[in-house]
Amino acid sequence: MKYTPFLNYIKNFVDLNEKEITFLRSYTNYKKYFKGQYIVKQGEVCNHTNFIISGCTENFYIDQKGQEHIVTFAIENWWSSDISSFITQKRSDFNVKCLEDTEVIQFTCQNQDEIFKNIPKMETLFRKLLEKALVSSQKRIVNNFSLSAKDQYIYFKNQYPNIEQRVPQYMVASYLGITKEFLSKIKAHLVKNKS
Amino acid sequence: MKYTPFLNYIKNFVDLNEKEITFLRSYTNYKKYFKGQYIVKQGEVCNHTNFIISGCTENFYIDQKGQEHIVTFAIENWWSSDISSFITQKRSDFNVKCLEDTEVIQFTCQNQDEIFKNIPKMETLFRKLLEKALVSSQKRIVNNFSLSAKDQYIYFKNQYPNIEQRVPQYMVASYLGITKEFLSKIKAHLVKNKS
DNA sequence: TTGATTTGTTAATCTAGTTTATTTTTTAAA
DNA sequence: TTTAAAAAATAAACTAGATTAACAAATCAA
Repeated sequence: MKYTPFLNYIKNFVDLNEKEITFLRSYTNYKKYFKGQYIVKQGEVCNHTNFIISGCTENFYIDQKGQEHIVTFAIENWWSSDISSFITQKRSDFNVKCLEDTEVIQFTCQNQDEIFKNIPKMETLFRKLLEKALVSSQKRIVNNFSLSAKDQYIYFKNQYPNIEQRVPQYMVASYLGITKEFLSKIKAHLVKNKS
Repeated sequence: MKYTPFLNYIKNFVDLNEKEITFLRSYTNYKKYFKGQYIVKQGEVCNHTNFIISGCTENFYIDQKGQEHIVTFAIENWWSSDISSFITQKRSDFNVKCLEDTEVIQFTCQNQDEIFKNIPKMETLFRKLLEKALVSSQKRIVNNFSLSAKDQYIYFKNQYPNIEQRVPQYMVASYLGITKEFLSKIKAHLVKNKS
């Protein structure tokens, strides 16, 4: 069943009874997007949080100079949305775009509140997710401070070993905040020096 | 009373009745630190989240090259801790140090869980705080991508107008991830060109 | 009120990463 | 299987910001 990976994921954090599962299913929906489709568009309001069942998304924005910057990738068992737009219900500064065909479970803003009200364990789950997300966001700031572009690339490869094979190299460069030319230079250097 | 600023702050988000307030007070404590004192030390476990009633703290770490980097400042009505160490109860990668005499309300790990269990509204409050913290952390990553050091400095001044007067300039440079010499150059440039 | 420590400035030199331009390789459609 | 488009590599010239070093203010303890 389409919900299985999602329910398995939840089981890692909290135990839900049959009634709660039924409630959760009736207050969320399954949706399939195709490669290249946008889940959220810069300038529109992001009205759902998405749990990814399968596929891969990028969260990026275009700055004043017209340059694209990838803020995050997300794959199976991760969450993907523009949280800023979602919580404020204002226009999004980001795009969420599918890099592969992608299946998601969607929480809308209103339904999420209902879910939290009826299943407090779900709010605990979300609080814990947010804690983790904040930690990894701060870790990224720290790496930005202390690591050279080369070391940030190595860190990225170790932490997200699955992603590099699934997305083009210029997107990895964009995620790292460097040019594709420079990443190419770094990789050539790493190959030459075998580390 | 010492708790007043904290209770006023809470009132902005949720309404607590007398019983809940009493509970909250008995499960937290007030503490005063002096200028220069550490609330958390790199290498130790961070076992409380701190709500700042008065004063100012810096959250910084020392990297492999021995360089100090300030990750965040916090002042009255902000929260301050090493969230990563707090949630995992592992050794902290950061120091939290008082830049002024600082009064805080402290939540320990165990008590926080008790509070959430007994006053679910408090968990909602924390979830919302975490959402906001995540948004501003992501915003910082985005600024890092798109803004020059000069524009990041201008952004910092606009967003935290109170902090610049309270901390030395080299700490602002550290927060921005640039050298104090370069910040000095930026400021000289801004004065010369009147923006 | 002095001297010592902390903070801030200026300027020359240096480097990690960018820009621009050209070429090569890979991918995917027909 | 060919071909056009997308992605990756290479290289030279360039720039934002770092490093080093010397000096100038400001702060503060005694």
